[in-house]
Amino acid sequence: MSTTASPAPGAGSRPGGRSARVRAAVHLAVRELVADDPGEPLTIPVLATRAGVHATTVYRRWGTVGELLADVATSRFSGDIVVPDTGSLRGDLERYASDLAKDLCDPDTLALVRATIGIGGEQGAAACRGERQQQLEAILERERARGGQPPTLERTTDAVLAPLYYRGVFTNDPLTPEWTRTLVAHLLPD
Amino acid sequence: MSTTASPAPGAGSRPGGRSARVRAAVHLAVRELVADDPGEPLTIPVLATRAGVHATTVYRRWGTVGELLADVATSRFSGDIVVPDTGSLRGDLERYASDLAKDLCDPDTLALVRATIGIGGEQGAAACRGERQQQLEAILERERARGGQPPTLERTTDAVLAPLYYRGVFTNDPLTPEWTRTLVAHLLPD
DNA sequence: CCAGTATCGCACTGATCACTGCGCTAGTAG
DNA sequence: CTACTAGCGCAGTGATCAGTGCGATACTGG
Repeated sequence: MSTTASPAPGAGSRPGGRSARVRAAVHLAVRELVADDPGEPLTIPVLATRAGVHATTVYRRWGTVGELLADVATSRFSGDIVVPDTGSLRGDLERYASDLAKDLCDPDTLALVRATIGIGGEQGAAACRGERQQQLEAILERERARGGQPPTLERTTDAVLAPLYYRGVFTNDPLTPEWTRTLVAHLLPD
Repeated sequence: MSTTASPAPGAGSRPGGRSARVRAAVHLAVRELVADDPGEPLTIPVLATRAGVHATTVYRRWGTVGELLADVATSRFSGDIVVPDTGSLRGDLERYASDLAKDLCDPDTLALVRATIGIGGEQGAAACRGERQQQLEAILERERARGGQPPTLERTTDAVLAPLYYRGVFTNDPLTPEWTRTLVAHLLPD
C-alpha cells in the first residue's frame, strides 16, 4: 500500500482545476453516502455516480475504497481544529477538548470514522486520529515553555483523547461540554 | 433489528446439533477472514465457501454481513472475561484491566472490532463493548458493598475502558500490563 | 420405530462490480 | 496562438454477488 503506483493523489490539488473539482466531488459523495447509510458496502461505481464522475476516474486515482476513505478522512481531520492559546494549560485543554467534542458529535463524522477504521484498518485509524497527537504535544510544550510541568503526552491522551473517541465511536452518549471539562479537571489536579 | 424475523440465531444453539456446527463454522470463517485480510469487503459467498457451508444458509440465517458480524462480535465478547474478585477495588480493577488488555492485544480481535463497528455501525459498536459496562458496574457495586466509596461508572469508563479501547483500536501502541496499572492508579488516589 | 418440522444443499437468474484499452477534452508552457 | 501532457469520459468484458424455488437431509417428540 505504500509503494503502489498511485498516479496522483496530490497532483490535482491546484485549486480551480478540473482535477480538484473532481476530487472535491468524490470526497463529498463519499461523506454523503457514508452518512446516509452507514454499514453499506460503499462501492466505487455507486459513489462515482453520486459524484457525477465516471467510475474509471475513481479506480485510477484511488484504486480501492480503502485508500479513498483514508484520503477523505485525512483531509477531513487535518486542519479542522486549531490549537488554542488561552494562556493557561487548563484553558487550552478545555478549549481543545470542547472543539474536538463538537467535532465528534456530528453523526456524519462518526460514521466516517467508523467506516474508515472498518475498511482502512490501522491505516484508516491513523487517518482518523489526524494530528491530534501533535496538537496535544504542542499544547503541553507551550505549558513547558511557560515554566509549568504538564502531564505527559501519554497521560493526556489517556485522560482526554481516549474518552472522547471512545464515547463518540463506541457509545451513544452525548459529548457534552460539562463532561469534557470533567475530563480535563481529572487530568489536572487543582 | 429487534423484531425482524430472524429465523433462528438462537434456535440452533443446542450443542451437538447440525445448526450449531454450521453456526460455529461460519463464525470461525468470519473471524479468520477478518483476521487474514482486514478491510476486505467480506462477502457472504466467500465466507460461506470458507466455512464449508452454502451461501444460501448464511443468507437465510443472518441476512446481511452486518448482522452476522454483530452476532460474531456478541458471542466473541460475551463471557470471555470473568469479573475478578480479589478482595479490593484496586485489585479487581487492575485484574480486570489486565484481562481486557490481554484480550485487546490480539490483532485478530482488533480486526474483528474494527470490521464490526465499520459495518455494524452503532449496533456493531455495542456488540464490541459486550458486557464491559455491567462488569465494571459489578466491580464498583462490590466495593460499595464493602463500605467503600468507588468512583462513578462514568469516571471509571473514561479512565480505564476508554484508554484500553482507544489505544487498541486507534493506535499501534502495545497494551502493556504496566500501562494498564497506571490507568487504575490514576483513577484511584492512594 | 415413525411422522413432523426445521434446517441445509443445489441450481439457477438478474444485477452489480472491478477493471481495462481507446479517444477526447481541459489545463499548461512556450 | 500552438503544441504538449495529464486527467477524464466512454464502452465493454469477465467475474462475483445477492437473492430465490425446490428437493434432500438431519433433528424432534410421540
